[in-house]
Amino acid sequence: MHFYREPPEGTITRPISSGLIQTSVKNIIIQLLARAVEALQHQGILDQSAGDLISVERARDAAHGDFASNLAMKLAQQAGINPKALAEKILAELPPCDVVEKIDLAGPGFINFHLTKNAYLSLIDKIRAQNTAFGRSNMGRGERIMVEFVSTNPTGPLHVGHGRGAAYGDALARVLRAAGYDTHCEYYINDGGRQMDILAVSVWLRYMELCGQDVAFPQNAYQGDYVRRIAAQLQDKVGERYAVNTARLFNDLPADRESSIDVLISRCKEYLGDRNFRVLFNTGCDTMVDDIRQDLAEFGVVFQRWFSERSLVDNGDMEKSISTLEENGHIYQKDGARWFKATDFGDDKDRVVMRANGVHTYFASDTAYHYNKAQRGFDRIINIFGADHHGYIKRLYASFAALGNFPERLLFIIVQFAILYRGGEKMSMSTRSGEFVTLRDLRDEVGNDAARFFYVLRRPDQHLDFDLDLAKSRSSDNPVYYIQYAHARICSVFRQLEEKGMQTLQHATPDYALLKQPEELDLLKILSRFPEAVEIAASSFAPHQIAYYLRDLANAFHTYYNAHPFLSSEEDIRLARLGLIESTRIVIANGLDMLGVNAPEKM
RNA sequence: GCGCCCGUAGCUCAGUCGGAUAGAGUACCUGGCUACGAACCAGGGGGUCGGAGGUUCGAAUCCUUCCGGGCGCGCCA
Repeated sequence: MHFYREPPEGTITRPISSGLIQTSVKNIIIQLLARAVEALQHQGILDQSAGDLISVERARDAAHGDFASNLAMKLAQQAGINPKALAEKILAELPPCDVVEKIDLAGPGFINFHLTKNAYLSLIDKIRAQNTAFGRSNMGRGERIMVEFVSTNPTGPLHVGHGRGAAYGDALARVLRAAGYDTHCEYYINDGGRQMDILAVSVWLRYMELCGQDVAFPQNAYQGDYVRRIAAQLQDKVGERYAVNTARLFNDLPADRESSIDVLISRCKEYLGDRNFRVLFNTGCDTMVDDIRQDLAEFGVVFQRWFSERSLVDNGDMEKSISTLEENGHIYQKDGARWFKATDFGDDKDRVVMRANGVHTYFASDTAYHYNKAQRGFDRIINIFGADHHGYIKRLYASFAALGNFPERLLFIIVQFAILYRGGEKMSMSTRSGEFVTLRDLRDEVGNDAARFFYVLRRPDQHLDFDLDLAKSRSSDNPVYYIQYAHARICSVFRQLEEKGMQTLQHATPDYALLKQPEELDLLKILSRFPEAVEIAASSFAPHQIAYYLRDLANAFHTYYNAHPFLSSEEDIRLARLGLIESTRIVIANGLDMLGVNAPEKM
């Protein structure tokens, strides 16, 4: 995946590094190899850089053990000996470890680690003891990360395209939190621009219709029904005081539609005056922001802060950011406008910050917003943009750097569009035309859990085909039910256990050594991968890794369930198996929680 | 035209730092409910990883180029 990390030449990139994971067996192996490398460094066989090249991965084939390292192949050149011979030297220096059963060499120089059975068995009580904390780590070491996402301008309700950014951003934040990052989520409200004025005028015109006036509602004003509802609210609030003679209002409008609506905006402001226009504007804006906020909350997406674009003017950040650029010599005057010299910072062209009419641009607001973000001291600032905004990345890096910030603090993740299909037909998604399926409609049709899971099942930079008919009419095909079903099944087993009056796990000390079935060992191996899955998901900003992990886990559980009885087995074995499936349940619940999906006890 | 993203099984998609024989779901075929939930399980066929070069012990992964799809290139937001 590409993250649009484009710092200027000469700066050092600092990717999120894998920290120590207490719960990861993988990390223990890494430490073993590090000890061996140190020993060989003392012998003069390896040089200083060798330690940085240590890597361990899960063996894909069970015959290759549990973990494999290609270290010898990587270091063969610097050591001046062939990989196999170096692997033997490394092997000789590996300290003993109670989780490693045996280590062997294979192929061109792989070092394969086979874990003891006990390394897996001991995992069960560890998971049960850590419970909701299992899978969490201190990888992020409390690094402060701001994640800004959704941030649509509040001119209408969220549609299914926005839903993807919401589900992805929230899942990412949850995964980062689980990995030990101090994560702050923010929604930037574009409440300052022309689009918002168009919404205000749209509301005003609908309002006058309600007041009995003749209105030729423009085709390029906001068409959605929600505009009528806001107009009704306005009527409740102010009566008919804002209504004017519409014959004069529509007189002599320019032929061009966009110019025409601009004229309507200025006439609206003129007729109502600043004060009343503000009331009208705020009625539209506040209603939409409240609607979006509630919609997202119902979707399980909660922001720590809703940041108003207009507040940047009030708090002085707009002025300060531009004047800082000016003091640093990055602003010049041309054709009556003020330009930022973005080309000095890698952008394709210079950008206007202040138009000839004295109004600042959207880009100026965004620059001020990032000035504000930088002031707040986040270690990392992540912006999740829709694919249609990727053109802004270069210029934002440019102004961010021009303000004296390290560009490496800033990161952009582009979420590709969700393309909605109904009846095999691609559906339009234009807010202005009012022809779109809202996120709320989608949630009502397929449910929050299915919608969220579907959204995060793909890499963000992959296009998403969202087939509404499939999601709606055959919802059991959605893989989220496969995972939730595993969770519900386990809960059901424990309900049955109590109904039959059998001994519960609470005061038992199961003998896990009784777990000898291949399905049991397979399940344990997958459980042991969870902390790694979280680490990978966090470091590569890829919550979908959790979703795919959970599918594997659920599959291993369902296989086990079909192969062996739990409740009808002898008590010793029953207790051991119950411990195993209880730890499975915990991991499923923890994983689903990172995706913002419920783990139901019944379904 | 320029810039960014994507291209892997019929379809929808995974594939970790370049690693050993490229994997899932779905569709299709076969088998499994008097045991704890069949929203489940087991097995089978299905591939020129878009094409062509290159880098090296090793490439779906990195580089170059071409082809195809998406998006963006405003004193709009």
